[in-house]
Amino acid sequence: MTWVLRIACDVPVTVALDGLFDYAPRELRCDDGAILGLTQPEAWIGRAVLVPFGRAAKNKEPPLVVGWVFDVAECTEVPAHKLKSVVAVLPCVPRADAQWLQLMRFMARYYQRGLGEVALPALPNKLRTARNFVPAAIDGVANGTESIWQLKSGKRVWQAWQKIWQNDEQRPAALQLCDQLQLNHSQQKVLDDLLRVSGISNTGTSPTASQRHVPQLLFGVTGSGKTEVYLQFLTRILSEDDTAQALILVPEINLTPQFLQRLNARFGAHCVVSLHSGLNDGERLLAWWRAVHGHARVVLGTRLSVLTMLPHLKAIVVDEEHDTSYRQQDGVRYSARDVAIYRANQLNIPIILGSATPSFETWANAQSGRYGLHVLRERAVAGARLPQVSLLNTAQLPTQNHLSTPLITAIDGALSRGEMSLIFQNRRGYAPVVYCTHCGWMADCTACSAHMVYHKNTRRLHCHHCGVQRAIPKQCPSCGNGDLVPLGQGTQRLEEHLQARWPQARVLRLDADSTRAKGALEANLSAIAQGDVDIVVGTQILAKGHDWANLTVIGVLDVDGGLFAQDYRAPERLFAQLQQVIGRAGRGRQSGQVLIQSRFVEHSMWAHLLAHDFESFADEELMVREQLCLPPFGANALFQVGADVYQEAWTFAQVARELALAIINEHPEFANITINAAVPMHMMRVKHSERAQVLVECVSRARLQAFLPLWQQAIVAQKSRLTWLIDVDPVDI
DNA sequence: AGCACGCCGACT
DNA sequence: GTCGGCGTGCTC
Repeated sequence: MTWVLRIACDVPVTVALDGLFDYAPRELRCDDGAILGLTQPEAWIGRAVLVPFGRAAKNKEPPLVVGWVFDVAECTEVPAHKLKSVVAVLPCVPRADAQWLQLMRFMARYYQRGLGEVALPALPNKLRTARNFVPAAIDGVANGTESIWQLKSGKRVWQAWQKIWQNDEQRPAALQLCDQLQLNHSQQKVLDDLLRVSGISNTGTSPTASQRHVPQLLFGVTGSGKTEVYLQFLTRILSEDDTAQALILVPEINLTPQFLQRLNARFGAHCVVSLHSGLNDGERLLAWWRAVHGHARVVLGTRLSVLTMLPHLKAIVVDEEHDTSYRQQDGVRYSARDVAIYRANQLNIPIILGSATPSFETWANAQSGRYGLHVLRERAVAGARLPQVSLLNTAQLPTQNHLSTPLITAIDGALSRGEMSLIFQNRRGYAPVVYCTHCGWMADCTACSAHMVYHKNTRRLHCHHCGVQRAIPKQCPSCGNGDLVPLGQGTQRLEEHLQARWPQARVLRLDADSTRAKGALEANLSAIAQGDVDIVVGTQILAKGHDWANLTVIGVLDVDGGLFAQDYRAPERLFAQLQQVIGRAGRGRQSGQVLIQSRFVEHSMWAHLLAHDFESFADEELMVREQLCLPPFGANALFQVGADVYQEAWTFAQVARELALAIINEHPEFANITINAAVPMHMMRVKHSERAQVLVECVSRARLQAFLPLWQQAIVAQKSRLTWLIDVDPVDI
């Protein structure tokens, strides 16, 4: 054997820095008919394969895992007795092209992870699990040297695969365009501009072809009709080339039902697939197949779908680009928006970022001219206005059960007119704290540094961080007193108060608890759409995407925490969230009224929010960020470590810090990198893990990127048994 | 991360 | 005597 395959396996960087393992090739047949052998190394690259990996159980062969061939090498340092052979080429998975492999390499390098950790989540669960594959018999005879394996699966899945494979379905699907709505003047202008910079337009001057990928920010107030602009833009792209595919990223599943219906109606349901966490494994597999084989022309998905192989990708839309759910928080901590921008650049295809409250990174790029900027200042429905927003100073106004008199009056008014009210309270459960009136004891989670939340429906205490539930103690565990009382208000308690205050009103609560069951969210949303609800109360689930013409009064409770949080991003997030909530009102012809209760009415953020003025808010905040060299003016990375006892975590964080300082000492080019002290994490303890962190800052992203691999390598060399990671561009500090 | 191997305390 | 506790090392 003269050469080997370099295969990405799903292992953390502490096992192998690049995640690549060497295997011997052998003659194998693929399900697309190709034969891979010993003579053409390059033909292997991009194939998903089954390989033996890890320690064998007693008297058994090592288990098989799914891997991805990323490279071939002339020789290997692995001793011959350890080198194993590839078992089979994975069926039902197309060969990855060079650009997709490059995308995975970029992500692994940028986010400091192994290639397998990055690339394998791109496969649907069913195809990532080696146990789901079995050796196939060929014409009734067991397979020989050219081992062929097939997907062991339910009949339906197998039939669906056969159908896709035998080309029964039209490939690629032909668009069935339906009537478009009319665009208003400003929408039309934005569309024309987007088409021009993308080189699609037949009028006006085209930009140089190489600039097509420059991200275009579509900054439009809520209800300004951004979606219709995306749809018409994509219609043009997809009509230019009858194999072209488009990828639309949305923050969360909540948005997809309506968005999906709209796409189905516009392009024809057979052209569209959606990929989101609400699908079961079988559904996801089918949708994924249609996407990766180029059948589907429009792929609507949440963050994970940015990794999907799309053979004819010609445009990307990132809706609500500022949304924090684009950020993957476990496993590889990537930003789907940033990966999408890289992908567009790599393929030189247009990418539109849409938002009413862009992230400060995107906004700064649009201001500096690095991104294109397109603005929609007015609501699309003729006569619809942004609602009137006012502040209610609850430091002075009297309140009944957290509701101030003006808010009560406004709700009364809406009820009498037969209009809907919405009360935003971003906290689940009944009461966020249960405490002892006698000694002040509070019910805390034993696994996390957090109070437990009382839920009335279960009559138990819940921890919102680890999910643990406990009964409420009969008496105070500390002093034995019987007076344990719920303190503060969550959505359940608010719902109770509202129903008590307006017994005749139909009150609906919408939060993660009331929508957990499959179909519950849809049922509730349709109740609202049919006018069966007078007052809707809930968390941020209410904030996104909904279009309720009859909603005219919005109350916002208990948001002051966001004004003074230690995280410098908190005001940015709060502003975006409130802007979203506010945007739900007055979308029809009736005007809307928003009442925000705050004890700190003189805080500078409120003036910007009341004026619906994102721009002045962003400019002011960005000025502060620039002075302090905070993102987007500087780049950050965060080392995090967890242990059973805090001292252990802190000690290792301190070790990591020393290693970083040593690297900086040795390499003068890293002199402008700042290594902060090892400190406890914001949520110090989660699920019994006590956590510490070290923040690294640098004005130059490129410099930080050059530094991180050296640091990572030095930390790995410590061979610590603690769990740790480096979070690049962290969002929670 | 898993998982097996290895070397010390309480049981039929 | 051995069942099993979790420390340590390895995965091409």
